Amino acid sequence: MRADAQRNRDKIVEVARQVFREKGYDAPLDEIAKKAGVGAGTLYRHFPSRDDLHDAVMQAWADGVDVATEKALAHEGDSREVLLDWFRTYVGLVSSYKGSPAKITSAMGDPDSPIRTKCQVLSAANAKVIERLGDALRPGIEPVQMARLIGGVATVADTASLDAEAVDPLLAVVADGLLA
Amino acid sequence: MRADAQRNRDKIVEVARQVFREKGYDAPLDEIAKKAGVGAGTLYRHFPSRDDLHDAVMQAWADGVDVATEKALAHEGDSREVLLDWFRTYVGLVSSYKGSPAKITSAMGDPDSPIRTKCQVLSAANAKVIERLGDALRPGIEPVQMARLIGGVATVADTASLDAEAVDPLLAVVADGLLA
DNA sequence: AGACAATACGGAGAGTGTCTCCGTTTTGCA
DNA sequence: TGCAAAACGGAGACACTCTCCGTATTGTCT
Repeated sequence: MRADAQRNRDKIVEVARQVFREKGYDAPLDEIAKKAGVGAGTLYRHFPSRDDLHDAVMQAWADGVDVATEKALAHEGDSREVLLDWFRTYVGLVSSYKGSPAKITSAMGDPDSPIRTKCQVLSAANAKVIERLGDALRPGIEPVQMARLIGGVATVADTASLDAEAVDPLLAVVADGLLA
Repeated sequence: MRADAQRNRDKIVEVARQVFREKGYDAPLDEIAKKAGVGAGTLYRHFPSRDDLHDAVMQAWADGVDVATEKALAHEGDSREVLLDWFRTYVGLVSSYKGSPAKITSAMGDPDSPIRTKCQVLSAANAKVIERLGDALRPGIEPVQMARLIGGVATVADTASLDAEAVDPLLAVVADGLLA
């Protein structure tokens, strides 16, 4: 990749991260281009779709997922505690900006999604949690199912602007359901 | 209301119902206006926002909710059966078109939402179910919490185009969590 | 019936966002 | 240094939302 191309790409991703966080996933792409000091054409050449840009933006985020998983797994306590702790972490991770819980959750399980890379990280994290809890969990739970349950809660929390206090009881219900 | 106004209003709602179903909640309003044979101004005068139109479209739908509730409550069987039956019904009701689960679920609990009328019907239905199940349910469950849990599942199912087979296990987890 | 407010209509057009096309500029290699 | 390939960038075509206001329709009063 040519040096100027790389430079522009990096700049776009950096600006996009910030704009997405401020204005949500629906922020105008032209605005991102302008703030990055490039033309619209340049942005669209690097990232043909919004999701492609989103994927690039979430690169750093994906690393954080691993760290967070380790932390939740290191947590000493009974299964319910571990599960709840992970769920809270998960909701936090997946709610990077307005609209992201829905995007990430629906991309999960779609083999053609441009942001699939990042979803696999989450899937892997869920798999680890499932493995750690072992027999305490109801049998036959798949990582993607866990992702959908918690992703659903996170999506509702996102679109309805719920605070942690309102979300926690919902997570508790799901946790108990999974431990049943 | 003047006769021509009533005529146009009815026509718009009729067309909107059909277009929403075909193209989802995001369908262009101008297209609805055109298909209804009215100008854009007329549509926007009758329904200042998309949600206002959505609300009108869901009028008939709201009646169906009552019927469905009665049916689910009449269901003989253990609590789990009743709950699961109601959840399946709920998901069906709330998924009238692409985007509607998210809309309806987030409107629930927002006192200023234009589609609040319709959400109250669902809230009332949930309250009835909760009452019917009584002590079998975990204590302190609010209708709106139930709406958020199932609405979350429905939203994920909607955006990820899941079929009933994939949704059912998720509902089972939530049901067991609520019965815990 | 005829006339006159009041009410409603409708579409042009301004504002905003998406995405492409292509003439111009930059880069890297020989 | 020169030149072809690669990348740029912004004008503009297209799409959707929403408003404004001149025109048409309706209901009422005589």
